[in-house]
Amino acid sequence: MAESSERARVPSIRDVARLAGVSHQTVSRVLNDHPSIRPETKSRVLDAISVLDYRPNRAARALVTSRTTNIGILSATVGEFGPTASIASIEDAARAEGYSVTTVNLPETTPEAIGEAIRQLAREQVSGIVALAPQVRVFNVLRGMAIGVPYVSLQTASGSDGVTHSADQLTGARLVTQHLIALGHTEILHLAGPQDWIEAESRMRGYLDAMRDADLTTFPPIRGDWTADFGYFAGGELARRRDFTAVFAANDLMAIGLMHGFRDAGIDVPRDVSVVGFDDIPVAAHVCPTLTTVHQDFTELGRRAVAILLAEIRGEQVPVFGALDPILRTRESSSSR
Amino acid sequence: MAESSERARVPSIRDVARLAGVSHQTVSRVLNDHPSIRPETKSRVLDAISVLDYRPNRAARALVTSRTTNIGILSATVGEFGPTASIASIEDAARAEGYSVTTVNLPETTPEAIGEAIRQLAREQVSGIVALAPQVRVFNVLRGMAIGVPYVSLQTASGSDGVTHSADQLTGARLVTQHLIALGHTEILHLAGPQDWIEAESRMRGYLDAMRDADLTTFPPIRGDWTADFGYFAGGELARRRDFTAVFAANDLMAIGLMHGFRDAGIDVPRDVSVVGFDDIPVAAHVCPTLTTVHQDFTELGRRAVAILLAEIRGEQVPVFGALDPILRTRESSSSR
DNA sequence: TTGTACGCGTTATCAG
DNA sequence: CTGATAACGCGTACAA
Repeated sequence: MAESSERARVPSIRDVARLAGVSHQTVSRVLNDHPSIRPETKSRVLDAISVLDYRPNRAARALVTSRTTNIGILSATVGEFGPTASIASIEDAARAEGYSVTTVNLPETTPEAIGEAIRQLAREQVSGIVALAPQVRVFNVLRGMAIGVPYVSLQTASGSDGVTHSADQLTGARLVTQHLIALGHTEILHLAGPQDWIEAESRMRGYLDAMRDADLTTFPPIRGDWTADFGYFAGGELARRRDFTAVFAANDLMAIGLMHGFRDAGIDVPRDVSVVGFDDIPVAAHVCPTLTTVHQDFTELGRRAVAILLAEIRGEQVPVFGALDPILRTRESSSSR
Repeated sequence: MAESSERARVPSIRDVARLAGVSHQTVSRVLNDHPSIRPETKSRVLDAISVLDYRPNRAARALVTSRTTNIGILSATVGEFGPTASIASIEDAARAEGYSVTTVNLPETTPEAIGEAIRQLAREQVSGIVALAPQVRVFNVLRGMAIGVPYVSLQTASGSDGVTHSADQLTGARLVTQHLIALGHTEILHLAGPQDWIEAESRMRGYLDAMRDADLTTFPPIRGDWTADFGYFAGGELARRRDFTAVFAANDLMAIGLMHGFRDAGIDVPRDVSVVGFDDIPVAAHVCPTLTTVHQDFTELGRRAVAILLAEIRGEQVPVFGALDPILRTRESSSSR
């Protein structure tokens, strides 16, 4: 019944050494490609390795070096589309480089919780951390904590201290706002994200900048919480005041909820009001009306984060990426005045 | 500049021993609550531990026990709503129990890729695996591989071999199909998921069962790929044949795409055709028309998976959970004939 | 270029 | 109940 569940003994470095007729030390050198090793010895060792299907024991290695080939992901997002996509691509990219990924979710963004999460990753002896820390608070705690290992912060304002990377939220927000302006709208509302979120700030600033550049007066942004439910609620509220002809919602989920709220209030999108979103989630192209939004390449973002982090870990030249270009996807939910 | 980046030496078990005036071995016993230890010795050790803020070194522990407090997640899903939600809750539940979580994505579901992923987790010496392996193939490979550590397979047909757990897809599918029947529909189509997916099969069988029970003739299901884009495509195709009055799409994304396709083809939902989905993704309540669907508690599913897995790991009594009740959410996209 | 000795921090085994 | 002592698998320092 359990004939196949017994684990065969895993070959160790000494088994390889014995088979190759060298000392375990020589094998170790081959493993870490030490410069001084005779090619012919090396190939003998490599043969032995592949014959035995030998894999270095990571625990032993971690014990002696007090460092692992793990990277940690610190995620303060509940399961939003963007971060989720990035996490998957981080995992893929890391694995391709021989690193595994340990994820820690942040249940709440108190300094204590953040500290605890970082301590946990430290105990795991991760050799680097990718933080998906969209909230200002988290980012600050992170920066202040002096973790002891390199880290990259994703989805935060770019340029803050050289270890962050993100798509260019500000440009994206300008783009989509300018799109509305070009359509002839002058009274444009912004349904923003939560106060504490860095991206929410960037998108709001993009909106404000675009409006100012066009000499349009701005309305005080409405603070949302990223959810479609809030968008719906806001739609109902906004239906009472009709002093606008377009709304830029800080993400697609809110935009979709908003359109629903408008619909229930008898406001037709885009005839009465144009709506645009941000993120280009998979349903954006299929809701009714289809949603004009800003596309971001979250996958590429994750890949870059890993590239940056691994360079730091290995002490190599850290690659410098330009901001990721956001792309405007024009669809039915916005139309000219 | 780097005054805080130097890492203080971490206290080891011997430091604790010295401070407590015992041997490091005794400390180890306290740590693993060995039965035979004098209470007064124990408390002295515990004091020392808290004074030094000592934490056991996981690498050292893993080295000697060849086992870790990590659990692995094997994910063969691209980023769908359900699995993603489950993964997050698995992570939370595991962390609450002192376990960390390492995730491996499966880029493709070939036996080789699956084997490679499992080998990687084995190298990490995870003490258990939660597989989100919705594809039949993956599940079979998994079962055949004799991993050597306990594993739980999520989102698969329940009851197959005692190590799987899932919401009751079949019941959910019956529920929603019966809902359509109760509304007076008799010509009901099913837009199914990919052939290889276990959940797709369950949902399809639920549909077939409900139809049979009502003595209605079924149509051959259409095979989709879970995406909204496919749903849209299918909508366009189906618009040509009008031999049905309702469609049960195997997930919300396809349902939403389908409604879009119908819309573009001039078919009104729900006046001309009723559409229902499955999953209750966050936008389901806000698309137009709002989508009747089946709600599943993915979070609870994740929690249960961890409970089962940890019980197996610890050799405790494995809890037996009843199937998770799916809940019908009736909304505007379905209406009576 | 290669080998030997030692230590990393912990648990297991066997005395006492 | 407690303490030596020996592993665990690997990397580093030093010797050859």
